[in-house]
Amino acid sequence: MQYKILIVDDEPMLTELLADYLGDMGYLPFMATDSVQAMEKLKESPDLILLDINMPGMDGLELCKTIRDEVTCPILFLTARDAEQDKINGLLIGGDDYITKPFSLPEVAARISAHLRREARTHDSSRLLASQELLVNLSRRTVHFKGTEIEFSKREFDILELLLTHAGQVFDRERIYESVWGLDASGDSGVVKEHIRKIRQKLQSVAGEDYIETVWGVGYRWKQ
Amino acid sequence: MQYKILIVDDEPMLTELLADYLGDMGYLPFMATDSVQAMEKLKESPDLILLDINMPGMDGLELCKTIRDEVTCPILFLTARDAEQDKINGLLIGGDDYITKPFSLPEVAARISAHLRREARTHDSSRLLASQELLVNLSRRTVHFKGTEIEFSKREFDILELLLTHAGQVFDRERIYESVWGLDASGDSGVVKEHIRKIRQKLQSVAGEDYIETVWGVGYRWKQ
DNA sequence: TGTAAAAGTCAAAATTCAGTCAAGATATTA
DNA sequence: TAATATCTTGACTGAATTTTGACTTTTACA
Repeated sequence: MQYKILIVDDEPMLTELLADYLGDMGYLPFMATDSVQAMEKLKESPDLILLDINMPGMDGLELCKTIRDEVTCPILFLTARDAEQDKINGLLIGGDDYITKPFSLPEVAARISAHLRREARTHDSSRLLASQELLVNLSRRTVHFKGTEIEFSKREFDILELLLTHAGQVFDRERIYESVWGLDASGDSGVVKEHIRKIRQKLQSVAGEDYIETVWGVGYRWKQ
Repeated sequence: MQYKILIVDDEPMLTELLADYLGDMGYLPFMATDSVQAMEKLKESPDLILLDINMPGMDGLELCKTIRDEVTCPILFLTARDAEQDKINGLLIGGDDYITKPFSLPEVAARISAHLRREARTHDSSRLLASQELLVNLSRRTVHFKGTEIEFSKREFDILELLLTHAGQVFDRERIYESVWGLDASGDSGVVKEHIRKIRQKLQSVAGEDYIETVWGVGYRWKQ
């Protein structure tokens, strides 16, 4: 099996170098140049994340905090030798680790392989979705926005999953009903309407946005 | 084979120094800054543990007592010269040893290599899991919380193992039944419900926490 | 601008589900 | 074999969720 490694760093030179090297080592590297892009790339479910701490915008530590509860794979920080030491120590949880710059490529490779070996036991292909700053873990049935969890009931989560996994596509209420309940939707029952309301309410209160668009006369769709 | 060495100390400077040195010597050092983190890191099944006695929170001696039954590798204590002498003498078991601060790096290396040479270790400790302060040995089928054992029956342990080895993932009762019993779950499996109750009861009474989360309408998951 | 259809809101009722318990069945040990 | 531990079952309860229907608001279009 080939391990997927997400490299998050704003220096293209360094990223390129790492990617090339890891590619040669038999890994499947892919990259993001900032935190927002990184969140998007989580969809590809990396087996390990190489994360630079110093980045413009949301930095590596913040990103880590944001995704920590949703992502089970190890996160390896890249950091300048002296700086940030305290912050990092406070943050290191579970399988996390850090590498100080400048580093040698074999060193990085060694650390990566060590973490992956250990992770092999507990690793589950946790199906992870990201939509802007929202992270949804389909295996754990959890939703996080910037590190805080939003709880959904069974039906609510099922509907959310349906819409999110087909982001942009419009579903009418019958379709949603049939899909989630597994029954024929005999006439309008209004149940779906109510659940959509609850979902929006919860999203709105935590994220300040509801991500669900009403297509008048037709149905609902997840904003892309 | 490269030996893995767990360094447990709350002084980053010292830890770094040791780690660098041991790394150069061909070991694979990894670190924890407190006892709780150290317990987590046991998952990596170190071949030797370097353990500072003076640490905030749970100190080195307590940690040792807690993990002694689950860990077979030697533990090397780091301690100030005069202090704690009596306590240590009372504690030294099996292959354990201690080094007084300040120490020279070659001295530490010498002790480590001596202990490792002596240890023709059996590698069955690799099936060791830690979740917060709970230690679970899958080979021995034992569960310890802060040194005290919690006994589980066969079915109970099987369920616990399933949930724990897939921490965070949600399992519905049918899934659990099929996985543990190896049979098709025909209809309601209230058995699982009852076993979950027993597991929780035992965990709760010893650890004061049950580690198992109910996902309403769906199933159960191990708290991460 | 008025109106009918569609969508949104709300709270109460209905239902489903998880937790509990006790007792019977089965397996294990002395 | 008896004694003991473990597993299984089914009934019961209270809690959480789901559903309903009456009501309000918004929208599209005449």
